[in-house]
Amino acid sequence: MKIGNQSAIQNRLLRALPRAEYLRIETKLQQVKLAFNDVLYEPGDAIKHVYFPDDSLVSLLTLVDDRSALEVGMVGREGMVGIPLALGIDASPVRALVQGEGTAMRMTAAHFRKEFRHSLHLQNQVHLYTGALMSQVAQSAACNRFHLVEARLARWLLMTRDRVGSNDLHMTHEFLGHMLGVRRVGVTKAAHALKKRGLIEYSRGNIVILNGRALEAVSCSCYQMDKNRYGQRERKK
Amino acid sequence: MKIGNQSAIQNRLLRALPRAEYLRIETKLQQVKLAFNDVLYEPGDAIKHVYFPDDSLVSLLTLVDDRSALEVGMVGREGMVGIPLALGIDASPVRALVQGEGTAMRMTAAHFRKEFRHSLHLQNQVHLYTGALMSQVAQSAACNRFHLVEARLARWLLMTRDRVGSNDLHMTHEFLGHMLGVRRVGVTKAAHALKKRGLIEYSRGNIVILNGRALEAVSCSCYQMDKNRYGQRERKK
DNA sequence: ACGGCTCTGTTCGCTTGCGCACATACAATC
DNA sequence: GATTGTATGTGCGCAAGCGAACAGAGCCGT
Repeated sequence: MKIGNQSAIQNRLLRALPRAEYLRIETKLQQVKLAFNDVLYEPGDAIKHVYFPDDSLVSLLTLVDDRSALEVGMVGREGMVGIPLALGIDASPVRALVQGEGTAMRMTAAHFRKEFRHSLHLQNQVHLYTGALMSQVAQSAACNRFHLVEARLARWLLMTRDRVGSNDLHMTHEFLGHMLGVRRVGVTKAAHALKKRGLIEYSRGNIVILNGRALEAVSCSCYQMDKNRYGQRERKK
Repeated sequence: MKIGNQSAIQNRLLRALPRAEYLRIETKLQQVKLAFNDVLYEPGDAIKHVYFPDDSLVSLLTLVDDRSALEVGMVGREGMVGIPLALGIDASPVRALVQGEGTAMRMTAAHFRKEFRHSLHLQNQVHLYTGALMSQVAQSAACNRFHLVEARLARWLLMTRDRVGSNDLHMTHEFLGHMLGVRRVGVTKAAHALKKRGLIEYSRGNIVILNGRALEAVSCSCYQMDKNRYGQRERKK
């Protein structure tokens, strides 16, 4: 299953490691394919593996009252899934759901704990990312409270595009409803409005961003915050 | 200003340290009084000090569109203010606002970085708390999205009571509005309903919880989650 | 005792989003 | 090409919360 060509490390967290560190860690990594709708952890589950997405995309969802869900974080190639392990916590507080099909590098919890202890560089990278993720979660809390569905939808599409690196996204309105914490109908209405203005196009589970620039104008300021957040991390590496 | 009697360490994070570790760290700590409405950091500010609350209470707020605010986390004696520093990040992503007057132990950023590097126990405690805080932020994101003002108000009063250890709270409806991300009028209506049922009493900036049990019944499940979360940390120490 | 200030109570019209229900498309399969 | 399943469009009545405005009520200083 490994395709390992080290000169093409896609995950930025891994790519930021010094070569020697990476080579040692690399022996514990396994490339896996993540399929749409896979659940990596449920809330309360022990974390068995950590994941460093390549071109895949994972959503972190808080579940509430056993029916509603809300995305509180989004992890792509800029991050890692399984942060609690790095904090000495064994169970995930959220559901981790594969939202964009693709590959990721995976490591067992035991290996991760060991490597993490031994590599200061890995610690630094993971800690920086943890901070960025917290900031993202806090931002999205406020966004979900104050902004209208249409703006949030626009933000979400843009953030997803930035992470998967493509204007073609694959998900239904129903799915988007779970991410944004609204009914499917609410998504349909908002998407329809965006479509009418020529910003996006969609049909039966495929969404295409036609005019990203204009979509940014519709989206709330939270999208800019997200760009800056990961822009900062880039520079820091 | 120091009143230091080490056998009465109030902050649980500090109290969980081995005696020897604590004694070394203690020399860098300074007891300060935090006054209601003090702002410890604004978003983007460099973090100059970290704070370990004793009986004070600090709210973490995300600001949005320069007008609205939303509380995303609450730090009392169970935690620390200034977590980003422990992750290698110098700036706070949120506003830290003193919400309950009292004392806290404070350390400069430089001292904290040094002590943190040298003390595995401190690292462990701070990391565990970081995980708990993330979980709290994620939970409150969902809560703010799905639950009604009345339930959220009840939750908020209970969480505050648990942290300050008193049924007498001091804040106006206006202030609560900023915490919950709603208008003052919304708070007044919800508070009025709770008062009518005999669960709380209030007047001009003073709120008294009369019947905590009944208030729990009104509050959403998120309050139970919070109790469990910090219950777990207690056991882990 | 008075005036001013802050806090709380109440109202009005409006928008967003909800829950429910059903109508229409498109896709895949046999 | 008829059937089935899934994805999207639309309508209805309703509730929560918004922005704005104003009225009363408690507290303070002079």
